[in-house]
Amino acid sequence: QVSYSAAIHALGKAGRPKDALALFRQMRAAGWKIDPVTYATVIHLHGQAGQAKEAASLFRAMKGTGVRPSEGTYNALISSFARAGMQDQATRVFEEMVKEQEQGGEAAGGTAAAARPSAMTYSTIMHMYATSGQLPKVLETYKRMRRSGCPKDAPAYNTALSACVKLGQVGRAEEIFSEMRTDKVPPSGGTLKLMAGVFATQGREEEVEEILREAARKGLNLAQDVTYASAVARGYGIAGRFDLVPSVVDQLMATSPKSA
RNA sequence: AGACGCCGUA
Repeated sequence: QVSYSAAIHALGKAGRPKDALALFRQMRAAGWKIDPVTYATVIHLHGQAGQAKEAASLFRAMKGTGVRPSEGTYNALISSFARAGMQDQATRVFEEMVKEQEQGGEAAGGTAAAARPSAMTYSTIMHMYATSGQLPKVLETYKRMRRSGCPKDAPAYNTALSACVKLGQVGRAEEIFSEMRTDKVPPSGGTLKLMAGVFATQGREEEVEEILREAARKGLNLAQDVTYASAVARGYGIAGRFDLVPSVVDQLMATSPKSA
């Protein structure tokens, strides 16, 4: 039993999900008791393999044994539903998580603390709505995240920001960027790249320069980042400011070009 | 500790 679990973990880690899951099925078929960590592992593996239904049925089995799923296990299930396009199921699990948190974890007689949605959970939900073009839902989830007491991080804001950019709400993206500051969440390199792209598509070169300076203050050499340069050059092109493109390329190539 | 979300297009 212990060696089964250990082997499943090892195979999962070694990037052999199929073997891990095959072993898991043997373990179940043999009638062995499955420990919480193994449940979590195989739920993750199924999620990664795009097998949302299997992940869900294991999730139910896990809860049936009185084990309270960890936040990471909730997230794995939510993102596997999201990847499979099963939005309703994803939201249902998310709301269940929110409810768990409100009940303070008394519900299933569990011993562990209740799982609460983290920045990553909110981000996963926002990303799901973003890919299906539902910006209002993205923004609603974003507001819930801001109201919730969970620790926020840059990627969570980036998800909302990126959704606004992709769905054409550039003004809203700028608002989120400034809300990051009021919420005291430091922008990441990803945030700055997104915003540089936003400013470039509007031909706002001063703001693009300001982004570069802010990155420099954080020790980031964005000017020599290929994805930064492509985003900004493309943006300037969209803005019809082809005159600004050469300097972007020059700066990229200046001292240490990163790709060919 | 690890796993799941953003980080130009695709």
